[in-house]
Amino acid sequence: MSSRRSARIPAKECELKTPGRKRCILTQRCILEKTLELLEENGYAELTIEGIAARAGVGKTTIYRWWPNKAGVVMDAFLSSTSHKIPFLDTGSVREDIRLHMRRFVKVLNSPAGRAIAALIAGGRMDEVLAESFRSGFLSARRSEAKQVLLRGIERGEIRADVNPEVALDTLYGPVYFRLMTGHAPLTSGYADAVVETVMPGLAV
Amino acid sequence: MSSRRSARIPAKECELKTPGRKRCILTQRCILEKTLELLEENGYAELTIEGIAARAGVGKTTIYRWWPNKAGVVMDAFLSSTSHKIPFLDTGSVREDIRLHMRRFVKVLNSPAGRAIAALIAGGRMDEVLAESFRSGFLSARRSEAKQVLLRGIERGEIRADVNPEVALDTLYGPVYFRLMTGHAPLTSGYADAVVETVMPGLAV
Amino acid sequence: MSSRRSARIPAKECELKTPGRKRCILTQRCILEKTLELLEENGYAELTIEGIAARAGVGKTTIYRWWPNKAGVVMDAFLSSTSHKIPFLDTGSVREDIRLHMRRFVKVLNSPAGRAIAALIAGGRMDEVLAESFRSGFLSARRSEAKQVLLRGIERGEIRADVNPEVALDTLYGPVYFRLMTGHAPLTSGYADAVVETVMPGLAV
Amino acid sequence: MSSRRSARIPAKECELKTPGRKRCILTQRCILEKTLELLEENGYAELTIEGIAARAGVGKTTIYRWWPNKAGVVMDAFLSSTSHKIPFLDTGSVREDIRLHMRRFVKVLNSPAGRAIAALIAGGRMDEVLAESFRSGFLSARRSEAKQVLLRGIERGEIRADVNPEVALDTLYGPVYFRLMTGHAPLTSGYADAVVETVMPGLAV
DNA sequence: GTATAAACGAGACGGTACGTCAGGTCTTTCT
DNA sequence: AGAAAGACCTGACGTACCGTCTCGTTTATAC
Repeated sequence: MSSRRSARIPAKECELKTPGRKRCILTQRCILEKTLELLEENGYAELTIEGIAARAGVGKTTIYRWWPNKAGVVMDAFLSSTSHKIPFLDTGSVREDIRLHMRRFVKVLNSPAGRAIAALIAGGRMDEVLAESFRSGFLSARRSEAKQVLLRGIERGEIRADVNPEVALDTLYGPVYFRLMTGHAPLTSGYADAVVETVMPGLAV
Repeated sequence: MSSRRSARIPAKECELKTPGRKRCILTQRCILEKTLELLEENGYAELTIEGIAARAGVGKTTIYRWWPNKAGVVMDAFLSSTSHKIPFLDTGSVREDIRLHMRRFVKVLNSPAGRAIAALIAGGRMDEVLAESFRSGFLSARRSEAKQVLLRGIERGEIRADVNPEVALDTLYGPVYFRLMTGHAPLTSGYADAVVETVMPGLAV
Repeated sequence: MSSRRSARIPAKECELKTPGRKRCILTQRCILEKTLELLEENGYAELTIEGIAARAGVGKTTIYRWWPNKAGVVMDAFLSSTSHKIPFLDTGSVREDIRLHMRRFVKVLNSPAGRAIAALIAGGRMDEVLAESFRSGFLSARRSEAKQVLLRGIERGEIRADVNPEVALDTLYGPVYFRLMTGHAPLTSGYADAVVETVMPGLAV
Repeated sequence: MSSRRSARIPAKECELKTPGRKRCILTQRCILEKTLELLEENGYAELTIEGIAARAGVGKTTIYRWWPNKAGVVMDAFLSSTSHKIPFLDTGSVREDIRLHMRRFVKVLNSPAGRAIAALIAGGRMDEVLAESFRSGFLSARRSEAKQVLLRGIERGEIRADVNPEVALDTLYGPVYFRLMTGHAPLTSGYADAVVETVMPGLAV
């Protein structure tokens, strides 16, 4: 997703210095930063390439040179930020590990980053490329990490061995995303606890 | 959501009939039908008011007279269709009632109507009015119905009395909406079963 | 110009009174008045039928029932006003008669009525029907009156007999209309005098 | 009138060349040409920006980038054409110079260009900017040229020294514009002669 | 009186053009 | 060669009026 012209040989790998102005790494970073700002301020729909270019003090062309469309920039911008990266702890209790992670996740979702995540999921409904980027760049990494935690629980005998981890993860995190997307009820730490308390007993041995 | 001029006193409440040509009900219906068609054909992003007007053989003004924006029309179009209305049965077993309902719901979500629902949820992220319409016009009705089913289960002694129905519903339907919105894994009847089998044991006495 | 339905038999000529509500003369008058107001306020281009209807508290249909288009209403409105009707005096000197008339005409042109006249002439460039109405309803009456004055001058021996009255009138009033329409220089009483002093010697015996 | 962004420093005055794609002169020319074509075909009222854009194969935005409204484009289109530029000759007789010029002017006014001129004068009644453009871009140049001719006549002793050239010009050309604008009588070469014959004797020594 | 018919207000309706915004491409100039 | 500035075509936006068309109400004859 990072570049539409991925075929090009990156400057670092190619010792033969090519003529011409070098790709300005600061410019890239600036674009991504401003994109994230604007995304959190106004959401995906209000976001425009022209707006990003203006805010970053950059020509539209420069953006189009490196990303295919709005979704591309936004995805890169989101992935380049770190606010949403929440490591799992190993407290000894899987239930506790997941509860703590979900509490922190809920906290992130209530921050501007949450708006960005919702915007990306929503944007995925009108742009399959964006959807795929979100899944491969964000979701799958988090899910495989969480899956490890569940498998650890199975090994330790906390979780029943016949539990399907994919489904189990959905029943834990799905409700959180559901409230994020529809806003039909508040998304609080207490809610994270409640979901864990409702679901985990059914997974335990 | 039915009219941007909600300030007007509806005819039923106000015996003083307003003068002027009456709103042509056929036109309205036609607009909503064509909207649904186009929505299912090309998705929410591709949908344009001009497109709807052209397809329905109607002036753009007529659409803007009654709905504030694209989201409004789409919402009304969706609510006026019946394909997504799935009644709960009473088989005697709450678990079975919900499983059957979820299977049918999954089937609907895989039809064009599912695309519309996803579009509406996504649209709600950029338009709070739309979000609220979706919640009050679609979600809350379905949730209160489902809540009745759960409460019935508690009465019958199938479900633990200390279960929070709101949270329980989220753990059942949240995963389904999660897959609908992110598409990270297929949404099948088997998945509906799996979710029920994962969650229900934790709710049972 | 008064009615689009000129085929109808006017009430006066037809003793058989038709049933039905009679044309409300107050409504008509009100429409014409408000039209004139709006014309003087914003000019012909800004004038809209909807605007007239709103200002007069009248349905659009009522206007379209009696006039074919904007030009029709405006023309009738203008002709029904009297501010622009300036009689010629008979002072004994044709030169003086015309000078006095032109001074008063200039004064009218500097009033809101002048704006209306300019608007009508301008409007005639986009609507030949309006142009023709203006000529037959306004111009020709004034010109034939002025022609009488010139002919009187010829009889009395003040004006050369070989003067073409049409051309002579153009050289007297044309300059005034010219300044009205282009505004390239102010339109004052002194200017009226100057034109008369410039042209009349060439017409005198 | 040439550009709505008159604040910009024109390239000629500013040696620092600005970056960015240069204004495509062919596009401009094409727009103006097609505008003139359409103006002459259907008149000012029928002329639409969309029509011009379509005919010129140009985006509407490109037109709005450089001109504030219809009147602006038309004015530029008119001024960029040369059909209406009629030089004065020096035959030795001022009367003859003016008569010949007026005859040619009348001929132009009977061509499509005349329709454009009338449209511009009419348009000036609803747009003071257009009116001013017309005066400064078209009228004043012609009038100062004509004034020179009259002054030459005074020097030579053909014209009385006490004649006010401004008023004299109005009495000569005003009648022509009058007929152009109202169409109350045909505008022929003979008419040009008649006006000259009526007015000039009063100006001669 | 009671039917009949037209005038009238209100306003819905299918349209056309408006002037604006953003998208994505292309060109020019500077670094 | 990379980057900025910005001109360009495209297409949809939401608005203003157009001129036509129902509606129900009101007002005047005519039976």
